[in-house]
Amino acid sequence: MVTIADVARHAGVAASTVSYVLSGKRSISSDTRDRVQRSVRALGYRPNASARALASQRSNVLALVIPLRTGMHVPVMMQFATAVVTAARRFDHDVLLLTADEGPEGLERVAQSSLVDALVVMDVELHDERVPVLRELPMPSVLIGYPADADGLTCIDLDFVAAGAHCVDRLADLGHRSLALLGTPSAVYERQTGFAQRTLTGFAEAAERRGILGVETPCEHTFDAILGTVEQLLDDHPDITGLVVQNEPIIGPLLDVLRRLGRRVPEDMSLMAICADDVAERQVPQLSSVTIPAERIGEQAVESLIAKLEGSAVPELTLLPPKVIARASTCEAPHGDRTTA
Amino acid sequence: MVTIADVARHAGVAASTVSYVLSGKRSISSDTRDRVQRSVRALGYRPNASARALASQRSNVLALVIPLRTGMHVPVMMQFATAVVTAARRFDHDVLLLTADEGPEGLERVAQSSLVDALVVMDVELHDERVPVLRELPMPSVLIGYPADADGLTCIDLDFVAAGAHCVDRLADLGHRSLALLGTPSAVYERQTGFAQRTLTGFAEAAERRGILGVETPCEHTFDAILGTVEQLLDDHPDITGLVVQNEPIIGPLLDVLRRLGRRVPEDMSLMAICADDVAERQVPQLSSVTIPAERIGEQAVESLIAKLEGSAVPELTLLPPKVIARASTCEAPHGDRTTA
DNA sequence: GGTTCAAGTCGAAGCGCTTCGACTGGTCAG
DNA sequence: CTGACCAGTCGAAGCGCTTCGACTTGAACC
Repeated sequence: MVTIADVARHAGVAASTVSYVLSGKRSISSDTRDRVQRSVRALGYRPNASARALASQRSNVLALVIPLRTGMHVPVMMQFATAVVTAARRFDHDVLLLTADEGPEGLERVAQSSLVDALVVMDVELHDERVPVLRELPMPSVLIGYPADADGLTCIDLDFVAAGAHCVDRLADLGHRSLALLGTPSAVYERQTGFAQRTLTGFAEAAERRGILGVETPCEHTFDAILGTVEQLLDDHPDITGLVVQNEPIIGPLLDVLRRLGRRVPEDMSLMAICADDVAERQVPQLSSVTIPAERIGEQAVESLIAKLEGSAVPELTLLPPKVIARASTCEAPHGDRTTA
Repeated sequence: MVTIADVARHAGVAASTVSYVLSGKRSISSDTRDRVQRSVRALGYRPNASARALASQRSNVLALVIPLRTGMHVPVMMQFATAVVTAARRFDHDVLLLTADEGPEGLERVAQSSLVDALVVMDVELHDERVPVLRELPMPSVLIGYPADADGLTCIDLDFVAAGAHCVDRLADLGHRSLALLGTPSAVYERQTGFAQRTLTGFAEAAERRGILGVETPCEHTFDAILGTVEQLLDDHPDITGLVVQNEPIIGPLLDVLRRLGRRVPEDMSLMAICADDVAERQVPQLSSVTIPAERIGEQAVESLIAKLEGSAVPELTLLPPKVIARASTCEAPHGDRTTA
């Protein structure tokens, strides 16, 4: 391996000069700079990451903690992950991958051993045991999602309250008077995962504000569970004409279920999904949806983190506005329902 | 941050002694060992990763290169990734996440800067530009999948040839005489991704061996593409009674398509999928399938890598045997077809 | 009783880089 | 013409750890 000393010798300068050429932290004559850069290329020099980290107290590595549990939709997570990696590389950082099952201990480990400079934590729960740990850690972190007590943290998320509300508003505007929210598996609610909770809040508030019926139910991933849940729902509330779904994996089967139950989409039942665009577009009919801007969120997380590393202040909470896209799964409510208002 | 010197002082020994206690590389009296370990705990000492890496020439980090392209099924990748991380942690290593879009350059970067000790590369193509780079790199690597020329490399993969063949054999055993392989999007074949190619090979060879018809067609992900592909297929070969699918995202819509075309599964059309278990189980009917043991592959990759790091020899190619699971999507061929044999 | 040897410990020398202070000329204002 | 100052460069001192060689004991052996 070629070291900075080799480069220095080759270029006929001191090692520190090479370092300054590379970092730009002191002015260097263009003559010297060129000579050093030529030597760097000629020898194929790459600074040793460990030596650099040790000397500069910066590893240029971010930790990314991904969830590893039931009920999370995998492709969305992956979009986050790749967005984080891509954004990190733009800032000349790398990404260390941690799984959530390492728990709070894992965060301490990578932080206190200076393996990383900062952390991105995904899938934060309302009462997350990692949050107190993050607060104490001697380095910045960013949460994707947010806990009940976000004091002193930096959180980034889709505005799920707005997402839930937008779905209701959209359907209410079309004349629907009875809606249901088909949510994530109950395990996700029991963990009090923020996004599920908040969608529910937005949904309920909007329904109340619009003076319409809004019932909510979790839904597991198996076909039988979906069938059972929907049957029960339509039994209890036969007048429901609008469905909001926040549960990507059930979307396909759900359409089957509705078909089997003789409900045409959108003629008998309007459907709004909260999901990634490609999922919505892949269905028949294509689903009207509220998009989860995973790339943008991952990107924003890294940008905030880099800002914090550079000492800038960043807002405690950044909520990205949801985007509603009307496709083919929503239409006006059947006439009868228009009467009451 | 507390350093090894702090621990040494606290325990009343030399720093080198602390190091030897921690690494176990020299014998230490149990008395001293206990004292040091107590000091470590008392002070909350964590060795600095960079310093350790610099001194020992080992970062204890593995690079994981994940694909970031069209046509790959995301959840399977994620399973690989988490399996790799989990296995790496068992060997006290961490995982640096790279996306394939960094290309060969990215591999050189992390390797030559000693950021990592070894690499796991996923989604290897038959003629992969990263392969020559990996050969030259001064550190071990493991490929998941394998290229045309695997000389001097270490490759791990599901035995897709066997997977393709198993599907044919299973269906042939049930009396089917005309089969089709519904493959990945054509982009995947054009990249000559190994797994797609090899499944095809196994499928074709087995069909020939059994003396039955085996046609193959790629298939894009959109509903219309699936519908078009299947219609064309059944038009060209109306006698097809068995379908092999290697394309996870189309599985759900494909079932819709068959329904729409009036083909019942399995009565009119038997279906074997090459996919993850949970996907097969989620469908109606549940699909007979060949499982991709993603966890096992990821685990095996890490184990091989660690072995190489420790200087052991490992086989160039490890093929994991596919497992066939019969579920509800296959049955005997309709009678008429039994005649010829 | 001296020699060997292993076990247990220490000190010092790096690992390859960054960064600080100091030095050298040259430029410019007074 | 002198002092101040700046651009440009160098050398040395770490960063926190591992590891090598050397040293000290005490036990084992003839």
